Amino acid sequence: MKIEAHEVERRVETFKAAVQEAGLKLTHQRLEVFRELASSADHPDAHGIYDSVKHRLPTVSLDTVYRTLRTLSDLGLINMLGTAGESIRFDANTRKHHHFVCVNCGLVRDFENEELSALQVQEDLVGFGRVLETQIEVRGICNDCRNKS
Amino acid sequence: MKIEAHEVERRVETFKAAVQEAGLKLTHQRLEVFRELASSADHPDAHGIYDSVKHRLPTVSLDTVYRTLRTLSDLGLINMLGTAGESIRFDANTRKHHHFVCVNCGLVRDFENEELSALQVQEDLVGFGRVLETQIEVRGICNDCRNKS
DNA sequence: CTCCTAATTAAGAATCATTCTGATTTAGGG
DNA sequence: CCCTAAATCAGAATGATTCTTAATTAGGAG
Ligand SMILES: [Mn+2]
Ligand SMILES: [Mn+2]
Ligand SMILES: [Zn+2]
Ligand SMILES: [Zn+2]
Repeated sequence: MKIEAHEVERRVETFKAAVQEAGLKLTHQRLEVFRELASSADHPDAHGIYDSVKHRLPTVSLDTVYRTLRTLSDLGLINMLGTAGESIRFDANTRKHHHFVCVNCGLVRDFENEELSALQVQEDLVGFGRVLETQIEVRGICNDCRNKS
Repeated sequence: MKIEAHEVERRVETFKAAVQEAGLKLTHQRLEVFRELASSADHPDAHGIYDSVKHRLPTVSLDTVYRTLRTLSDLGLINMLGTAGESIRFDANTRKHHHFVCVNCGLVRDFENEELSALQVQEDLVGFGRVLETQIEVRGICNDCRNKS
């Protein structure tokens, strides 16, 4: 599942600016890793990104992919998604959004909803801490999995 | 953070019934692993449970803890929580509830809210699949972490 | 443009979480 | 009290991620 080209380019420009701003070097590896993730709506893991990037940079190492993804996460350019048992998955969509997760095959898809994103839950959490963000995870069975069973 | 004794015993009774029902053996190991998790509000990982259970069953193996937790999850008696990069965490609270997660130290706490639990998101997800459940994750900074910084 | 150097990378070793294997033990039915 | 399938234990294996070290390179200075 691909992201539209102009959105990818917007993300890449943001990435380049952030790399400059942070005083980091703009390497082929960083550019290709980020572009690969920014082009995908699939929330891939490090190994999936590695496989794709290797088509364009055949000598790239898996370690560099991991290191780059961590760097990008530290810069706030991408997010890391927790999964129970599976490998970490990454997300270059930095807009406020939510996730549909297929409990059968692990597919993850974004959705946006103003009403949900506007939810206020602060009052319920007095005693735990300060709220930074609220995200909704919808679990279900994706259409592909449903058709197969 | 402990769960009240009568709630723990209620959970243990449910566990015993489910183990019988499934035709599984009620071993010391299974009982102690379940009781340890059912007594905690901390959403511990397998190693944390192992360390605690070892006080009462000094010869228990880490493998048995992992195997037991997977069995309990298959029975629907506990849930596994995805975390980005850290080890899997477990939850014996099977009521519909949501989570506050400290982005600094990883603390996870339950909260319930009827309004949030009643959320209907189906209409937004036409095209992805069939919705089974909706859970909210609130990220923030817990009070302990806030006081330290 | 060339040179320099600190930052970055590649490769493989190391580490950590989790699962598997095979021999031993045990729950619970008869 | 036996028997046996199920469960456990210990340690090896696997898979994901990080670390170490030597080689490479981006980008600034001259
Ligand atoms: Mn996303
Ligand atoms: Mn919980
Ligand atoms: Zn699916
Ligand atoms: Zn905290």
